[in-house]
Amino acid sequence: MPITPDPKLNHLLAALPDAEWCRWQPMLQWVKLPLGEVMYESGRTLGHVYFPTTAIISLLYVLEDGASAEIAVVGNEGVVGISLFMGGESTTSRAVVQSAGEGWRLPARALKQEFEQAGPVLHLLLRYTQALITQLAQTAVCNRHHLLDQQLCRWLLLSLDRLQGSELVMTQELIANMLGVRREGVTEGALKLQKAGLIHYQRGHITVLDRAGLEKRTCECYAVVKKEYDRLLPDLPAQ
Amino acid sequence: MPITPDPKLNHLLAALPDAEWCRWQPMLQWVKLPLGEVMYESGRTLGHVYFPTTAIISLLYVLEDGASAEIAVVGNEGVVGISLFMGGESTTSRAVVQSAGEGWRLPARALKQEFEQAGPVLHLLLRYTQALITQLAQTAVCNRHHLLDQQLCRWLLLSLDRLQGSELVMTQELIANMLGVRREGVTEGALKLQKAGLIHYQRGHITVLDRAGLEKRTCECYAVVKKEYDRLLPDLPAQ
DNA sequence: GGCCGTCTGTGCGCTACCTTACATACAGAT
DNA sequence: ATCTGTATGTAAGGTAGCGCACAGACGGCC
Repeated sequence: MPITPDPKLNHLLAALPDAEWCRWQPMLQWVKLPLGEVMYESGRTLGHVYFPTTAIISLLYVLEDGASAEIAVVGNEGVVGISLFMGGESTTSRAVVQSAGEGWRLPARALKQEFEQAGPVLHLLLRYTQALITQLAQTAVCNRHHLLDQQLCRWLLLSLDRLQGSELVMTQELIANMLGVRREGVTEGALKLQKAGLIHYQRGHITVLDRAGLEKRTCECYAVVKKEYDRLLPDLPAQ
Repeated sequence: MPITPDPKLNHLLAALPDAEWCRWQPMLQWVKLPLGEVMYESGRTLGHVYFPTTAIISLLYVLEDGASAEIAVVGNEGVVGISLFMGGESTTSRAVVQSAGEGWRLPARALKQEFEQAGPVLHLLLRYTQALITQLAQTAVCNRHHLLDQQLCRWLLLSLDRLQGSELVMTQELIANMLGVRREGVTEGALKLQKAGLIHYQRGHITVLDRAGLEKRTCECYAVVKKEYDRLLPDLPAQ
């Protein structure tokens, strides 16, 4: 039988003051998040907010013609479903599990009650939301100005930061969907990185061999976002 | 002597309940916002939040190499300086006046006090912030997938919605900076629109002749953002 | 009326990425 | 051991947008 893991693997849950933690703990529900699961669909109202621990969730926008682009990524540093406390109840984007894992969820009503009290939870979640905004903004800029190769490095690093080990279970096709580019483009980029000895991959398994090398190759966008997360959420356990 | 204009031209100020309005009114300060003025710089802490009435403000990200891209635009529907109530105090982007005009500002401290009370102001501002997030996300997607021509239409429409008349004072060079493209690209796009009879322009003055025509030409991104603003901020006066 | 700075138009070669098409290779199943 | 579906590699031709260079054109100023 599986051992129910520690909610505090999620940095936001870990950062809760004792009082809030005690109130939340009985309401938190452990959930498995399998690869590809759609956690919420564009325009749909959410029943829960999700605090990933080992899973990574991709916030995707899907265009009318079926093309897509990732607008942000959420892992154990954050929470999925900000529209619940921001007040909109739904968003125009979709949340998909990009890397299988687990997380904890809290009923929407409980979160809203907590939010009304304007206590530390409110400030924590709003600071997280600002970090997420930074990621969104940087994605927009990066999409405009940077080369696919660089964006691929950025994407790998963002995923790596939210993972335990250094292996991603992820096909090039899926990465292409996230980045909003062709699969062949990812193949070419990945080939270059492999030839440079930075990664190794094989049928849907990517292993990062040289993290510093990736950081050298990526555009400034990765560091900007990382720094802003660290600045806005300093009370959280280091990655 | 100039007549001090009505703060309620800003939709957020107009949507304040009476109690809050009375509290704020004596603290609101009228400001002119001339074209090109940098309202805040990346990483700098803000002293005020700004509620534009007739001005339009562009949120720009400037890359290390000097290239730039607009991540969102704020007019009389919104507020500049969300990082003050989100808790980050600063952002990685820059705010520049894209269309000269006026607005009202409120000291940061006053806003934060208001926010602590977890009243209607908090919910109003958070819903606005979610709308802004939608704009950011759509900008990212649009940058990835859509043609310059379509993006130009989107940009013109977003500006038009935040203007009184139908004339923009704006050179093609400036538009290019916002969109993060070459000036020549904007020239070509604008030529096409002029030949199609949708706009007329002359040395930094662009007049929109056929709004519906622009809406037909633009990508889906414009409508998505517009609809989301309307949904999230329905209590505000129609544009 | 002429000057000059700014704004707009145009052309050319270049590159990144796209579309399409197909070839290869690996992993698990029968 | 072969089969089959999926993942990855490769190639040809097309295009949007870029960098660069320069020409015209408008408008305010002396």
